[in-house]
Amino acid sequence: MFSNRASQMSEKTTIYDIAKRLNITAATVSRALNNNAKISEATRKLVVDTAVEMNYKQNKLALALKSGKSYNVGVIVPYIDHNFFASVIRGIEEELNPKGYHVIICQTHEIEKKEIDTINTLLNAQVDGVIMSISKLSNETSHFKRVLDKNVPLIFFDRKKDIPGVSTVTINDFEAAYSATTHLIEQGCKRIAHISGDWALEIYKQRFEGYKKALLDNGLEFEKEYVLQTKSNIESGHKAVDDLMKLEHKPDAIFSSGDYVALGAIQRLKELGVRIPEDFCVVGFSNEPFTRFMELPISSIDQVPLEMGQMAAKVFLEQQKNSGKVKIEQKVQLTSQLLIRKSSSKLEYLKLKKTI
Amino acid sequence: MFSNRASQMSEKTTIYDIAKRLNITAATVSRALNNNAKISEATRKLVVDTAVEMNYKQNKLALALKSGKSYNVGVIVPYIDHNFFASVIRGIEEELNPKGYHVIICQTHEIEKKEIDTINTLLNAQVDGVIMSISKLSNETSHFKRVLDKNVPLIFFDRKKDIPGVSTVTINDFEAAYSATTHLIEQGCKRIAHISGDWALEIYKQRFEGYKKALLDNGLEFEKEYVLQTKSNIESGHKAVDDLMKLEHKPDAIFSSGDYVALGAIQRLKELGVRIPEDFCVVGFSNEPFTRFMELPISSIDQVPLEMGQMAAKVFLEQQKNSGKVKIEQKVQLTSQLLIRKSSSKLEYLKLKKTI
DNA sequence: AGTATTGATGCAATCGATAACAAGAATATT
DNA sequence: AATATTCTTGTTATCGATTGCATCAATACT
Repeated sequence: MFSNRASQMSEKTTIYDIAKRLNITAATVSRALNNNAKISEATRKLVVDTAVEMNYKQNKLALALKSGKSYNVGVIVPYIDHNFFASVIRGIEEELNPKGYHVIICQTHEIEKKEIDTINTLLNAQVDGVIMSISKLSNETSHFKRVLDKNVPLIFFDRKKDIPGVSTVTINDFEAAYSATTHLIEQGCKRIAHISGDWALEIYKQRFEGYKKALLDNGLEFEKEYVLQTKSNIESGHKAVDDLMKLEHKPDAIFSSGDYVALGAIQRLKELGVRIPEDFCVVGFSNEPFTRFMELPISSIDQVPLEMGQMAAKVFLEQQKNSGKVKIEQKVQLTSQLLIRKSSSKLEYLKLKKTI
Repeated sequence: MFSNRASQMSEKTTIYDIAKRLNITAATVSRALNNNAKISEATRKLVVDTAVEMNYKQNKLALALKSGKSYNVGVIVPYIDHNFFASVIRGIEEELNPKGYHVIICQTHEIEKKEIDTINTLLNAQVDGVIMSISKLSNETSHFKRVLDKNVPLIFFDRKKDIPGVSTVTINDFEAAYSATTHLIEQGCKRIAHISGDWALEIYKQRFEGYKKALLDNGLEFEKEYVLQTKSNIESGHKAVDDLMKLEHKPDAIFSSGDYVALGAIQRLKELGVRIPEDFCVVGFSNEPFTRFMELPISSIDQVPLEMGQMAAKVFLEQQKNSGKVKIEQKVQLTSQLLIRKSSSKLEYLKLKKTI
């Protein structure tokens, strides 16, 4: 028995080992294994059988080096442990894995330097594409150019930036904000405040614009002092309410660009004894899992992260297919969904109260 | 000017390009770039400068093929969009990235076949290590052996299985459950139910044992009918409460092996008009983000996922360092933390009531 | 001055798989 | 029977970087 070494020590077997065993060339083995050129059925079967017997596994690295395709895609997000991003990644994975691609995850922690470093190392690792959501502080754009220069498809999701050659997959933030605000108006809210994020990010700017337009379209005043820009955390929600409640004309609703801020706002409002939704309505953004679980479930906008990831992956695959040729630059907008929950169901709640 | 091609088209430059430009060998370029053998300071500087000028980037694939090290580590989890796993991944990332490793993420969706497939493709991709949390349904173990056979470090975190050669990083589930149950007893709960998961998973078995031991150590009866095994979701929590409340001697507390089940239980208890924590206490497990945000924050056990990820990564690095030589099989147990929140703060709440 | 020693670089093989081209054998064609 | 055609397989270069060994020049040593 000669199979000792192979089965015992499990040094990886290569096509050369198979070739040697069968007294043929590695080239023949390769062809047989790839159902490729015209190989006699006899040797093909022989090779395949021996390959199984010797427990042969193709070395993807060698293949990658030869072909220039690593079958790895880099995914860059600010934080993987934020539900939205994790879900997007899941979507990407589900689309790409069946096609033989692997996903390499990197986080930027919102730090531009990390974003740049990450892109560099991903390019060195010869990824076939980069799918990412940019950092808030992103000013530089040369690292994006570097990706495109190497002919590597680059796709932005959610947080984007307009750069020629870069495809984007987003929701329509303007419309989402518009519908959220309209919903609040329909509930009878008259003085709707908006808590926004850093306008350096398009998404926040768009949401603000959608909010504003909805007000104007419905004959409400747009008040500058009702608009705040804050960070995306609970404390910001507390502070925002503190600030808003100091105003002469206190608002009677908040449309927040983030769920954590909305949560913070609700917590503080309750402390102040404000009744939600009867006297004050709140809508958040992102449909974080907790918004659904609360005793007072929070209305929010679902950004369809799973679909977003799937779509980003599809765009990448498309780009990949036509690589080299026409540079298609796709701009996909997905339809988000306004989820109306108790925190903004004023009408229903008032009605209920009457009937009781 | 000859730099046209390089700077314009940005075909990647290799060490051969640099060599040609300087009329030297690729070998010399490689050595110069690696501060390696004895290269004259003059040519080293020359090479390095030219490399910068020509925008040279090392092709990690070629390096990986040559060295047999891909600097990629496979991470396998049931779902990436579960907070616990996302946080672990974050921990792994933070530890491994600075050392030049990349993380390839794969999901199993709790399906054993996917687990096997995933391991195979990761091995084909020549990962330097595999860090994973096993699937619930995992029966086969030959795919784990295959990893070890290839001399690739294998590390289980959280959900483990005893396999020689495999390192593990977990919390002490027994102790965690013991302390949670003890806490409930200290609050004055006398009839504590336990909602568990599939005992095929060690973690659930351990938590059950910890629960049981705590009861006995404190002179309480262990009642079989107080122990249920369910899936990890909200509905299971509803159903569990329905079942428990049918019992002749209704329980006055629940220690749940999962936060979602705990949440479901609380929802149903409230529907039934049971007062929490005055008349009924609940403790969950995992410290899911929402447990903290609720109007009735849920006590839970923090599994220190970030540390768990970091530790798993460290164990991998250690293994890597001594690869080939002694096979160290590390079994690390981290200290979890019981987070006492309102859902189980009976004493405090009763006291408060009296003072009011 | 002639040999030993060191320093700097080139040569060529290697990692594993693939593919263009060449070549030999087997069959078909007139 | 002689040549053309088809099948099948071998030869060799390639992807990009690294490394043991060989080589050549310059310096050190007696």
